[in-house]
Amino acid sequence: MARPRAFDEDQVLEAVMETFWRKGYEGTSAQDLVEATGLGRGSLYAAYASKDGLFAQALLRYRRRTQARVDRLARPGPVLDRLRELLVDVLDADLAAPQQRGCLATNSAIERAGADPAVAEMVRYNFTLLHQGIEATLRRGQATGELRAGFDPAVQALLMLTTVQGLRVLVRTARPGDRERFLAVIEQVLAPLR
Amino acid sequence: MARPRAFDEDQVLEAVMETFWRKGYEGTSAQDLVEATGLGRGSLYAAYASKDGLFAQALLRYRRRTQARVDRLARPGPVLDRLRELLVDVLDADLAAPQQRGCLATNSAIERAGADPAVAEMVRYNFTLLHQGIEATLRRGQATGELRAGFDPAVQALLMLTTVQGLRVLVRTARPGDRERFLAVIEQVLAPLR
DNA sequence: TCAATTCTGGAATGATTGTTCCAATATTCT
DNA sequence: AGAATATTGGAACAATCATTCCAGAATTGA
Repeated sequence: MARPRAFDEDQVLEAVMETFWRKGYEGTSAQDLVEATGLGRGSLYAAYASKDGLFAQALLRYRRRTQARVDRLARPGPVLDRLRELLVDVLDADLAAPQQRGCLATNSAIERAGADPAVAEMVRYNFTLLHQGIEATLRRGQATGELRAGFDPAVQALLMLTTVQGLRVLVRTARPGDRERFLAVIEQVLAPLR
Repeated sequence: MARPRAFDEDQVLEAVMETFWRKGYEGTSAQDLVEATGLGRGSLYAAYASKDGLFAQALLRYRRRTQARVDRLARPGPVLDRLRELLVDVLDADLAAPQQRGCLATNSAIERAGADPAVAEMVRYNFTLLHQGIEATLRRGQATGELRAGFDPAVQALLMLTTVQGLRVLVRTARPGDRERFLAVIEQVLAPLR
């Protein structure tokens, strides 16, 4: 070890993630990453080997965001409110995001999972995180009697995950005013739980 | 008019659609399209102006498939069976497709709608076709008494569309054996209708 | 202080990108 | 048959792609 890296890795990877998120995998060039991070090409490749390596780092970083979302499900209060919060937060984040960048996991599932098994694996894990978080929350609600006992938590959790992903697709072509219609869908998904 | 085109337009556009479907917009190069169609670059560009022009044709062609799906909803028999057929057909088509190419409209919504308003418009129309077809079918079921009268057909139709799109995302990272879990989700979406 | 070592960042590489051009060819109309 | 016109397909284009290279700068341990 003769010389420490001059850049803040956290900051660089954040910029990398943002860029891939906004422009997609194919839509992001090495030049884009150089400009976003402020690093030289050599530094970027010395540290992360390739575009795929950088993309993997971006997905890893995105996973932390997903985990944070899941953690919020455990906060106190009615579980139904927590679940609604999750769905509405995702919807509003997507609607508000510049250029409607959506969800990096969703985007990667569509754009890259078929071509790169490593990406498919990471995206699947991201989905699993959400699924298990929701399922655990549903079980908790059933245990306390807040939610009906009659449904299968695993199936309902997968339905909710499916709904989240579906909303993230539809929002990409949504018009102003569509928010109300999506909110109704969310209520429809939550209704059978109680 | 001095010389007719030597190629079968239908055949060429089918190849173009297949290529964009399998590889995505950014992932498809002019060279890919030349090889897929067997045409020369000049012929391709003379007939369709640009890559965007070719992509638009692919989306137009895909719309016909969507319309065919919607038309099948009108076939005789219990409406619930028709709706289940639609969902299961989509699921199985996606699971069986080589490389899990998914749905061209879904893929385009994610990959291209944000960057090209014309694509967003065409994809939105595709979604609208499905939505209206499902809604009409739900109304029909309510009118004949096959389905409960208590739900809002527009909201339920949007929920079903959301579910379809969500499934198409999740299938991209699905493993063999996941089919059963997705089938359970489909039943869960259909359950409140009767 | 002086190797040894690592990082830095821009120049350079060969391949590929979408698109244009054009000479040769085929067809229709008179 | 002979203009007129459109199609054809491959060569050529500049731009951009991901990646490699390397000379100089910076830091460490001795």
